[in-house]
Amino acid sequence: MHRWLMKTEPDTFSIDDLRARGVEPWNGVRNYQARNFIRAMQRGDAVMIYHSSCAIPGVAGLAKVASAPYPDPGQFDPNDEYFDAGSDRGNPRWTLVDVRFARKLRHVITLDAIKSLEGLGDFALTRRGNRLSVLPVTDKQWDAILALE
DNA sequence: GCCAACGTTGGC
DNA sequence: GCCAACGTTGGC
Repeated sequence: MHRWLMKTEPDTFSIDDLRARGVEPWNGVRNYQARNFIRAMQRGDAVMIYHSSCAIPGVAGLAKVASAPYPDPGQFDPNDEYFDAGSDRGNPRWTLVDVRFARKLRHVITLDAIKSLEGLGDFALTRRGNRLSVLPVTDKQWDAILALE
């Protein structure tokens, strides 16, 4: 069992949208490092839903991985915004998992507050120039962040 | 809207 | 295989 953080822009798809949907295929990840993390996911893994590119960036809610990893169908659809002409159907390049809403936090745990935590160890979220949209969270990091709720 | 960081592309 | 140009991410 592993723990993860997945970013989303709330203007496009927020924690409230996930709550309304229940389960959502987390499509459109087109970064190899993020994809490799997705491929390491297992059904039942815990996920922090992080709001990025918005007024108050931070962790907004919790979710669970609700499927095994499987090929992202958008990569084969020329009309899809995430279409990838270079992806081979026999060996798909891009992978996704379904994500199931668990709960919305009482308030957003801000990036600012997370940065002020000490002793988190290496954490992709607070690394300089951080751009990864899917990243692992250690138990220690998970607990320290949620203790701020 | 700006811009730093960094991944990707493509010429050589 | 190098690296400049370009595109994207994401905080501010």
